[in-house]
Amino acid sequence: MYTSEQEEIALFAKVFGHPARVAILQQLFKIDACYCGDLSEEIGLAQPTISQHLKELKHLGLIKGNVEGTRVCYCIEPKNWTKMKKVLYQFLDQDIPKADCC
Amino acid sequence: MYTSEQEEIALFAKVFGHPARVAILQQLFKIDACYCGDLSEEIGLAQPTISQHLKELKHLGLIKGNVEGTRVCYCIEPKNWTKMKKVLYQFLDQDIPKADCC
DNA sequence: ATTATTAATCGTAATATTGCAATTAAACAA
DNA sequence: TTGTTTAATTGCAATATTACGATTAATAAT
Repeated sequence: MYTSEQEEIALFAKVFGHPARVAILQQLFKIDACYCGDLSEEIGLAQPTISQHLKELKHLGLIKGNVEGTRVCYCIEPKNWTKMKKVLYQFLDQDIPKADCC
Repeated sequence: MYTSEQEEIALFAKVFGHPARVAILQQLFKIDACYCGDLSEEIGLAQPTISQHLKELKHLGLIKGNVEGTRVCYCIEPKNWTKMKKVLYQFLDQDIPKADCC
């Protein structure tokens, strides 16, 4: 029904389609590494909710979590972030017709 | 709860979060202008479904539709597409820490 | 061993999304 | 006018997403 490219674009875009995940990622960029509980406090969502969003981001490979005792330190996974960017850029950067079409 | 920037990013990303809308946009880029019925046939979804997706894209200002008799010709709205790109790029292009963080 | 801390998982309610058949609306054609 | 064509709208069922309380799991501290 859809090309694998279309599916991939949609999958990546979907994960950014909720402000909580955008906020999580912005926080990880800002402070470089962060614990689940800190994100929960910073963003204002319950811990299980943050955990759930982190799981989705991790599943797509955009972040990784490192266990440090009882806590888990999350951060951006640079390689996959770059790969994701390439996929989305190819879609977003399509040539726009100069003249109005209709 | 969220910044207006986070909401805006999520709103734009969400519309790309479904392969049908990605397919519609790719088709509009490819053939420059297109009718609802043609999209329905090309993509393989019922006309009302396509119409619904077009509505969402139009609501965000990414496409526009021009009535031509009984048909409606849809195409990319270049200005808003560029504006949307700026918003998403600012988010996607955040500096990635060089060293592994955790 | 017991307790404390932190994150993951489970279960569930509320809400949102998706897809389509049926219908309506609008413009054109005869 | 009457029929034809095309897209929008409505109504609804199926599915997915989101949020969180309660619980569990894992490690650390005493």
